[in-house]
Amino acid sequence: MNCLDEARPLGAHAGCSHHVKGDDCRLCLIRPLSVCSALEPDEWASLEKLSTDIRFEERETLVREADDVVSLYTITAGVVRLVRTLHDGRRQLTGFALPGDFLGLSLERTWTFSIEAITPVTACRFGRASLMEYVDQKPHFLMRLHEMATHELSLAQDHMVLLGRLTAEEKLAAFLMEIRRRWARIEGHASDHIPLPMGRQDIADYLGLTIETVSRTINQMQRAHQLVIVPDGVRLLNIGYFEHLCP
Amino acid sequence: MNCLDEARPLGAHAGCSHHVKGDDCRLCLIRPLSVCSALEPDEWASLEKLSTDIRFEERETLVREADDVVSLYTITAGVVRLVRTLHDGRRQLTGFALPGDFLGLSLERTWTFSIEAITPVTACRFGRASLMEYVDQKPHFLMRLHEMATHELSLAQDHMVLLGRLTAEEKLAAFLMEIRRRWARIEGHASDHIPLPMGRQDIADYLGLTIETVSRTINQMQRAHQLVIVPDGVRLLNIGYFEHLCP
DNA sequence: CGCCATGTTGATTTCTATCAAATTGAGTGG
DNA sequence: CCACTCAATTTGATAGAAATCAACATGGCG
Repeated sequence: MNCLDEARPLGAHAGCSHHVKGDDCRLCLIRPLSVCSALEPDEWASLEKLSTDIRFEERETLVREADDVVSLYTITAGVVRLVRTLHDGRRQLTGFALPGDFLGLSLERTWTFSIEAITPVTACRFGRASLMEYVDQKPHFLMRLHEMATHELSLAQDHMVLLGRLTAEEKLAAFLMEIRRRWARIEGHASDHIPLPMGRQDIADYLGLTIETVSRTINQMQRAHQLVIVPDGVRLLNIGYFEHLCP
Repeated sequence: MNCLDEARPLGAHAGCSHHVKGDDCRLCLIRPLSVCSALEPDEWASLEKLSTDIRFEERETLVREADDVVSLYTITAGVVRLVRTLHDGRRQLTGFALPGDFLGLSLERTWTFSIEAITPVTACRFGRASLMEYVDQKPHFLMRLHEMATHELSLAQDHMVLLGRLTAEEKLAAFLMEIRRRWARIEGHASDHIPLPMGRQDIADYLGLTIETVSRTINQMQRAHQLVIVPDGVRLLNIGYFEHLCP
C-alpha cells in the first residue's frame, strides 16, 4: 500500500509506515523531507550504517528533559510532542514532530525537552557519537543541520508571536493552518481535511490556552460553519476565514 | 577608562565602548563573549579583515524584517531589540541583544525580525558573502555558529514557556533574572543592580503583557520591598523572591 | 519654565481560566 | 451484541487576571 495514496482510510497517518522497508535509505519515503536530503545517493549508504529503525508505542517517552543525548532521531511515521514541564505541572509544548522531522539538531549533551509519542511512532535512530563523527567529515551535512536549526529558530519566533500576542481564536486558526501546511508537505498536496492526532490538552499546551478554551473555540468555529469536526481532526470549510485570522 | 570598573556611573552600560580601539580584534573586550571565542589568535587577523566597526544612534533601525541580509553584526556596545510586528501594529520582541551577541546566525538570505537600537550602539560588521566564504573554510567556526544557534533555540523554548504559562509576576521575575545573568556574564560578576536600558513598552512586548501591567507589577514588587526602582533600572533587594518565582 | 515622551495610577471591561457537571465514545468483558 | 467503564471532550456558571480606557505624574531637555 502506498502511504501517499489519497484513498487511504481516515486516520491512516499515524499507523502507515512511510519507511516501507526497515534500514534501507533507498526505500525511505520521507527521505526527501528529512535531513538526508542534504546527501548524495552514495552517502545514504554510509549514513545507513549509523542508523537503525526503532518503534515506540503510543504514550511512550522517547527521551526525558535533561537526559543525556544518546541517540538522535528522524521520525519516519507517527507524531510526537516536544514538552517542557514546570515543577508545578504546568506544561508548554514547544512543538510537534511529524514524519521527516529530525530530533537532536543541537548536537548538545543533554535534551532540553521531553519527547513523547502521541501515536505509534517509527523513527530512524542515530548514535550521537557516530553522527558527530559523520558531521566532522561532511561539512555540508553540518551546514544542512545548521540551516535546519536556524529554520527552527525562525519558527520558534513565529510561535513567540502567537503565544504573546494572538487571541484564542487567532491561535487556533494559526495552529490549524500550520498543521495543514505540514501535512501538505508530507503528502505532496494541501487538503482541507486536517488530521489532528494530538488531543485537545496537547493543543492547549502548545497554544498557551486551557483545554476548555480550545474546545469552546473549535466548537464556535463549527457553529459558525468555518469548519466541521470529524473523528480524526477537522475539515476546513472556509480557508479564507483562517487565512484572514492568522497574521 | 575600564568599562568593567564597578565604579563607573549609573547608566554607563549603554555608552561605554567595550571595543576600546576600532578594528583591532586583539583589543576587543567582548571577544571572549562573542563568536570570535571559537577562533585562535592567528585567526582573529583573518576575520578582522572581513569586519568594520559601525555605529548606530538610539532609535536607529539596523535592519528591517524581510530585508535581504547584507551584513551580520556582533554588538560591541549598547543594546538592541529584535522585533516582530503584526500588520495591525501588535509587537512581539523575540529578544534583546547585548554586547557580545551575534546577529545573523542563520546565514539565511532575509531577516526574520527587525533590529532596532535601544541605546547608541557600536557593532562589528561582517559582509554576508565574505563571512560565508570564511565559514566554508573553517568547519569549526561553522560548528561554533551552530552551537550558538541551537543555544538560541533552547532560549527560545524557555521564552515560549514564559509567554504561554507564566503569570505577569513570574514573567517579570524571570525577565529581571535573565537580564541580571546576562549583565553578569558581560561584567564578570553578578550584581543586584540591574540596568534596564529598554523602556516599559519594550519589556511589555518582550513578555507578552501591556505597558500598564509591567508598570503595575514592578511597582507592586517595590511596594513589597522586593526591589527598588532606580533611574536606570532596578536594584533587587531579595534575590530569593525572584529565584523562587522563576521556575 | 514649560513641553512632550514616558511612566504611573485608577476605574472598568473583557477574555480566558477555573470550577463543576454532563456527554461522548473507544475499548472491555459478560 | 450490548452494558459498562473510564478517559476525553464538551458545555455551563462563575471568578479572576490582565487588558482597556482614562487621567495624572514625572522628568529630561530645549
